[in-house]
Amino acid sequence: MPKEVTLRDVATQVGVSARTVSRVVNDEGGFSEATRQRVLDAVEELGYQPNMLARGLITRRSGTVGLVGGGMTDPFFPALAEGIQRKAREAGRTMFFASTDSDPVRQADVLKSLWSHAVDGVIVFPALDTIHQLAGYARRGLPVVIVDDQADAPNLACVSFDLEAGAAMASRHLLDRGRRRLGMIASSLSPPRRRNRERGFLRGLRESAADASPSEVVRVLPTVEGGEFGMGQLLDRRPSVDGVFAYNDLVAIGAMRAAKARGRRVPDDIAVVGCDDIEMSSLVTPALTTIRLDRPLLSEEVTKALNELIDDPGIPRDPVMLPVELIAREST
Amino acid sequence: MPKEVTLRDVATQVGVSARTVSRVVNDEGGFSEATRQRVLDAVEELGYQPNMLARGLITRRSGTVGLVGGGMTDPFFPALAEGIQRKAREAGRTMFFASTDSDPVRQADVLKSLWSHAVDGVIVFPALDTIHQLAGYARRGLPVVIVDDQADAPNLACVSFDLEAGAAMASRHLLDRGRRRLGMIASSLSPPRRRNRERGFLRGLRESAADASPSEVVRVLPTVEGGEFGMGQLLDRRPSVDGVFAYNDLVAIGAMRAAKARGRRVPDDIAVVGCDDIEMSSLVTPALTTIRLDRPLLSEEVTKALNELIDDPGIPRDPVMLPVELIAREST
DNA sequence: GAGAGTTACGTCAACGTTGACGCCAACGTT
DNA sequence: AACGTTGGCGTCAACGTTGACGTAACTCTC
Repeated sequence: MPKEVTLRDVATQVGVSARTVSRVVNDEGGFSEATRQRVLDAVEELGYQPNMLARGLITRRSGTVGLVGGGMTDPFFPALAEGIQRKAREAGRTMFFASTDSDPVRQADVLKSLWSHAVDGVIVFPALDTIHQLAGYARRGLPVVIVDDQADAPNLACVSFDLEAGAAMASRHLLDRGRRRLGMIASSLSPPRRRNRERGFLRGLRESAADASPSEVVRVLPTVEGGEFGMGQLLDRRPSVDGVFAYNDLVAIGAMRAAKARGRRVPDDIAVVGCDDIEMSSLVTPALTTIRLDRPLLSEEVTKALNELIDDPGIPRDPVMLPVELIAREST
Repeated sequence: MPKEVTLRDVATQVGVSARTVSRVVNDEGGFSEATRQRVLDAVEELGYQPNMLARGLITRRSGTVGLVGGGMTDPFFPALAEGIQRKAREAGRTMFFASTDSDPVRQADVLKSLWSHAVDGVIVFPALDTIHQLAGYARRGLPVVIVDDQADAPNLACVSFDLEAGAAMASRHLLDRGRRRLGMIASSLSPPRRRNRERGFLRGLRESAADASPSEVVRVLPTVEGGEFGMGQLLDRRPSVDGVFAYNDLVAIGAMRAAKARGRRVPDDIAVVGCDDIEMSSLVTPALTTIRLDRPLLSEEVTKALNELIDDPGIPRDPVMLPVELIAREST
């Protein structure tokens, strides 16, 4: 390496001390307009870039945030990651991305590594039941924002979609369309505490239709293949099923495929409602009715919460609950 | 923050110098088995984690790599990013992710920021014509791996898919299926030098069918909407078109939608071939025939190249060209 | 015109780690 | 017994930056 340009290089070129250059670069004040110009010119000329490692070592702010998620295989996540990254950039931070494959052990690894790199904070889509782990980091002083789960600790904020309400919308919508033998394909990766989709689905059912027959719930991996498998199970257990709410859009798409493969028409024989509203959902045939989760809004809220935690640690934060919306398309 | 655990903390606990702890942690040798054990125990007990900023400041290795891509909106990218991240982790590095929206200015910003953070290397999907910029960083000592473009500089490696061959396969495949009035929907974001899909498409045409009528090429943004628009243009310019090769699968899916909207059946009236083989392509109806780009292979090659550049700077590297494959499904 | 405040700098140490080097005891060699 | 070698450590400085503090010149106040 040809060597980096440092504060000192700029300083000697201008004929001031490094400290003054630092002051100008960080706009701390305490310098004259004339030196400001000369310093800035020299910075430009030499191509000086502050060394974030050195800066972070002393300020304990590395200018980075970590995004810890299950993985990129679900298209819901990437667009969200990009939104968050954009917001982080606007706040002058660079994003570390790390996927955990929803594995608590890998999540622990990832967090250790991020901690090592002195990230200013992390946004986590927690794997299974890992809020204890996360609360631990928060107590050690790391600002943590948890998505779609709840925990209480200093330095910790929670942002969730109101999935229970969304699921209730889904079951009501299915009932409105005259379906009476409903089923749900849930995720096998959700611990009981986080089964709010299932709770909402059943609640919607109870509240709106006493005459609906008791509903069937199966649990599968939240993928297209999982959805295919789950729909198969549902049809085996109760062949007369005429309405299905799926954990997410991938599962719903798989479910529709399996239904078609078994000769059931969607929506005529079986109506399907998904959740997430990924791009693909409006492109498949029939276009999928789904519960839309507003990702730009989530990006916004999540980074807002993180920035507040970083800038003002110890600030008490109430959990944020984001509204969802039913988008009716052709599958119901 | 409650304070971090440092080498010194471990050292005083064990009763040795910080330097010795450092030696043990980095497994440099020069310590007895007994002290090794005691140090490791103390590390465990205190929960010591090396501070990568301090380490990076002196070793000039931060243990990070940057991934610079156009964006997450194209589903081709996320799965790739995940593969690369996994490989990076295996090499003990954490990944910075940054998207540029294919904007050279943002790309410049992003690279500045990554340089600031002293990344050990970057993997770049270059925006438009930015290889000069990239070669500049490479010359300044930053290992750079460029995907799908060519450049020659020290510290720089290139890995590409053989898109020209792939495009030639596509046109031959369309001709094999009896199509004679072909069109192509290309990307408006590719500078002339990188229009290898177009070159290959036309070459395949020339080589295989003198009797095919001259083909039409339109350029659009590489999105579903772009594909819809492009197919519209194609049908306007030459209503008899019976085979289309699209820049990527998103464009192809858009093209199929537009065709259907205009009352053309796919594949009966118009055959469509995409490129990338994203997951969605096998899920749409009709399932899309496409040129598969092997993303695990690309992840592998790209990280291999980067690791080699990092560990052995100045090593001369030949550009790597990865093979592609045609996957015939229902759209042709 | 003496004291107080302000402006525009400079000096020094520290952040946590590793590179370079030095030291001492134990050992092997002649 | 004198000598070189090696293993096992410690010391010190440096990486590039910023926090804390010092200081000289200048301005304001009564």
